[in-house]
Amino acid sequence: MEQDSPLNDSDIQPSKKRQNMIFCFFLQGRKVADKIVVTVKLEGKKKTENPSCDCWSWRKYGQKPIKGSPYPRGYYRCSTSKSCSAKKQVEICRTDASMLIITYTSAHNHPDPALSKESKQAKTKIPHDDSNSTAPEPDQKNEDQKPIITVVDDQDPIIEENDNFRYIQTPENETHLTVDLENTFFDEEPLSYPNLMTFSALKSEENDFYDELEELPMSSSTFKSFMRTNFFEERVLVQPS
DNA sequence: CGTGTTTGACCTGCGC
DNA sequence: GCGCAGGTCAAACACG
Repeated sequence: MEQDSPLNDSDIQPSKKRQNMIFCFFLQGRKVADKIVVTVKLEGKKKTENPSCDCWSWRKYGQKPIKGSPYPRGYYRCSTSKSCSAKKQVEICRTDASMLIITYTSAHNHPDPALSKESKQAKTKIPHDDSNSTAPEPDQKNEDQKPIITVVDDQDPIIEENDNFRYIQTPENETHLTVDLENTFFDEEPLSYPNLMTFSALKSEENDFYDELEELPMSSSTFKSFMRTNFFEERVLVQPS
């Protein structure tokens, strides 16, 4: 059956770097939610890239047409490890074909294969728990693109961000992330979202967040600063209307 | 041959 | 209980 699936990996693939950075941004910073919904805005040529391409390998195990949507939903599970329960669902937004909705459920229960590979190659580059570790240089070119994040109180429907981000966590412990891949300000070698997802799932402690952040090969001091000062204040995240 | 995709069948939860 | 919709299984197939 030739279903005109819009979900071919070869058809849609925005910046992998940005994607990973975005993912790690949320997953590292917040206690991993039961379910993480990432809404990716795809425009123009970006549709030729794959938004779901991360360091993990995913195996498609099903596809179903969704009622009310002209697009089918693809079901993927992690194929890196047989015992890994990580899954994701990928679908095109029914109201806006330029929006891709990726829903992650369950965390990986094994190390990120790409990261472990990298760690072998650059073992000395990422010293662990070393206060003297040479911090990667700030990305000056992004300095003026520092995001403005405003976390509103729980009376308002959403969390404000900048033009390219929206982050919402629902009382049902779902995390919603909207990303405009045309304009995201990240443009550096990413941390690995998958690795962080695994890591976060294991630790699951927000208190450890900043400590871990220091250990990571973050290449943007701006980014770190921003996260410390703006994003993770002790406020209640709110549900969208 | 190993890995990933396709796709019809099957299972499950939920509303009526 | 029944029907529907969403989620998963697994055999067949494609590909490198």
